[in-house]
Amino acid sequence: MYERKIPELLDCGLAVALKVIGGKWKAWILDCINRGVARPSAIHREMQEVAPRIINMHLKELEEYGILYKEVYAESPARVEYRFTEVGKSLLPVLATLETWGNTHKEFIHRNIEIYQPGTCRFLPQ
Amino acid sequence: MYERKIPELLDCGLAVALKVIGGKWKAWILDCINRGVARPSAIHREMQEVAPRIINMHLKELEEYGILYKEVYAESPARVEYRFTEVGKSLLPVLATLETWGNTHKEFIHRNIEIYQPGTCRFLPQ
DNA sequence: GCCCACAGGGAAAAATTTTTCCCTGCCACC
DNA sequence: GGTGGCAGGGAAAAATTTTTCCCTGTGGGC
Repeated sequence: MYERKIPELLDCGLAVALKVIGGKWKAWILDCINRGVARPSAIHREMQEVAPRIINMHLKELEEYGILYKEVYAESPARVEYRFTEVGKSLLPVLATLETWGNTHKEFIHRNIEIYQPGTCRFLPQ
Repeated sequence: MYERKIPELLDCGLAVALKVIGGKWKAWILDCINRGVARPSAIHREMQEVAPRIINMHLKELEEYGILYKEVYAESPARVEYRFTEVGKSLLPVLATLETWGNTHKEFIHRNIEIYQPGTCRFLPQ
């Protein structure tokens, strides 16, 4: 386990929210589970681009925060499904808000990045 | 300048939104500007914990995305103020949503992190 | 026995972000 | 001339996150 050297500032609600959803692949994982893709192997199949190890780490982190919980069926070999806790469910509309904002403005942002010249004032149409 | 080796996936609105707000101190910076703390030196004074260099980098990044723009007064020495663009303003309610969610659930999340035992099913009251 | 799918994690490397240190230049004040 | 506030950035170090590689164990099918 990695041990932080600089303590985190987590008083602020925004900082907490960003810690929870901020991992590189967490949003995609949450979207999978929201669509019913709940088993680790199924998530791995959907997210070919991402190594299973990483997905497992994110799942564990989300479980640790209480966003997801693990349903472990007493079969052999054990079958596992991840589900949202109530707090996890409350996160979904927040993610939808972010997604909507991003989709609305992504062309604007991409265009700005392309044409950016430090110091130049640019007023692109939104 | 750092040059990425792995290309970013920025089709998804959520990914774009997280790229824009995801830096370590960006939310705080945006909050400063929202409260009228607009000059670099004023932001530096408010954010004692953070090295000026970092704040400058975040400011530049937000300017590059078109979230902020720079008003440079033709004085000498030049006076600079950062302001929100229209797109930047549209981000504020989104940040407020995140902040509210985080404040509502941060105790829950902190408690979960403390008591977390892998594999243990826990159903804390929200 | 061998190979497959399944769930999972340790250790180290690589990539990325954050931080520190120190530099530029402008002007004002004493 | 020295000191201070202002705006800003290069280079390297440190911290953190992501990734790769390889390992554990279970059971099923052939």
